[in-house]
Amino acid sequence: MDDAQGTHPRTNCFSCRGRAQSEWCALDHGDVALLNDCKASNVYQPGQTIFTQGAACLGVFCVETGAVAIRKTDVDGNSVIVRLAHAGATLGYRAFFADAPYRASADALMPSRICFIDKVALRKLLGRNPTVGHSFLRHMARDLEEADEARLHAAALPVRARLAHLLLVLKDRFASSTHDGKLVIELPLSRQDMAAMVGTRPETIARAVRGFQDDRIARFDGRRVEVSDLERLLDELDSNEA
Amino acid sequence: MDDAQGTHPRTNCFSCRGRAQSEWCALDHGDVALLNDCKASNVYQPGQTIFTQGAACLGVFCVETGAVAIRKTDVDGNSVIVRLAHAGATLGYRAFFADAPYRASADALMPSRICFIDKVALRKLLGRNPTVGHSFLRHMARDLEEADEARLHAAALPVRARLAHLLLVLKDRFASSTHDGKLVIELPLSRQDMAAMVGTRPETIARAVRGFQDDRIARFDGRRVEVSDLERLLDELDSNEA
DNA sequence: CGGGGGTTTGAGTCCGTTCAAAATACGTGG
DNA sequence: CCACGTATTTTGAACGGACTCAAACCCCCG
Repeated sequence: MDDAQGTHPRTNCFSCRGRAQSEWCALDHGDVALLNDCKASNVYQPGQTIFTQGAACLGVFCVETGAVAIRKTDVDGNSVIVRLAHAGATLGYRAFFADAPYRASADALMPSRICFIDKVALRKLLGRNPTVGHSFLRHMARDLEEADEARLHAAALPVRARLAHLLLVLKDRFASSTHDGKLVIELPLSRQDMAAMVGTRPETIARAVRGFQDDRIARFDGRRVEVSDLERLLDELDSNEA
Repeated sequence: MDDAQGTHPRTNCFSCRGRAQSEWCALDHGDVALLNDCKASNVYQPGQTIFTQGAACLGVFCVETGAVAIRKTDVDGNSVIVRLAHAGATLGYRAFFADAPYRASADALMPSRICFIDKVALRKLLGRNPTVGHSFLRHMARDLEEADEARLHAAALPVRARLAHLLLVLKDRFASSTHDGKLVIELPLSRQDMAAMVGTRPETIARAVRGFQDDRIARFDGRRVEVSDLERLLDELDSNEA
């Protein structure tokens, strides 16, 4: 009885595939053992929340498999997905380093196995191995760059271009090319979530999707997208220059 | 002959007032000496650029006095100010930690004395004193939070509310209350730069400013702003809820 | 079969943009 | 100190993209 939902004692940091690309890649044997002992693993179903905006941060989370959305919500209900986290990513570290409550919520987009790492254990690791801190600095630098980039995009590009950009990002992780050479993306997001990613309303996403179909750039069937012409999709990003 | 523009050998990290609030606050005497030896000080006039988007990062910068805008620019000329840096702030650290070229430019908003700290020296400091790394983690966590917050704002709030928010932020650093109790802000930004901060066009800023004047919330005279009713300005932030 | 959420579509409106011109501020040289 | 040229800011009018509100549709699930 270790499946479904509750704590899952059998997961093992040594064999965790995501670790290689994560901040934990430079740990020695003893460090991994420490990590392995203090973590708690959990499986989250789509929609389940991992942590909530406003709550105190008790540690960080580690995505072993699956995908997670980090959302920021307004007093009047407006919300935006500020980033996605995939296998290997560490979650909730911003609040940890700021030593402040979470300023965003995280929920699973698909069934996801996620480990929790306690504050004190993490602090111990940071003390033992300086590379861990460096990895976080690098990781955070990337996230910050992406956030800034998103701001520029939101201000400069129309929804259609932003959606194209989103598809191109999702392609890298969720694309599977078919037999006849066509690119197929299995979206991990609902239309609502796509809207939240792009910073707009679901209705507008629907229209933009329609636009892409009418222009024969891609075919949408639920969460399945067939990109017929990748070039044209790339063109959308800067077609309004010149 | 040490004024105006060129390298300025006389500045001293020991006496630098900004240091207390910066990442360098926990350095011991030896560390500060190291910092002091390897840095190069410089005075930048308004409009002068400190570093340029796309260029390689050779180290970080330290604002001793003045204020700096960090801008991100598009291939087709759109640009946004992603953050401001004041006395005590460290500049260009994102590129340093990502070990990548600058993804934004920095230019002075007012006459500013800014020190440059070499890559190798910084690396040495990070090695010697782990608190430095922690400080950067904290600083970056704050910047990331602000970037995310800005994204939500841009998506959810109209220009008028975003401008109100900008004024409230600038107030904290550039306000001087007058004899008769009125709040006065001396803006460090041109209208164009305000537009770039809020993510809109100068024309729209002009209209929003007009709006505030018509509603008797504040009086604008060039870069001088008199806020007659701070309450009403605060209300602008969430007046469209309920 | 009958909800109920999510998605799509439509019509109307509003906010912000665009383009163009007038007004103002600013630095420079006469 | 004033005159002038240039850049910034302001204003106006028209346009357009995205939002709102509302209804229809769809799909999944009980």
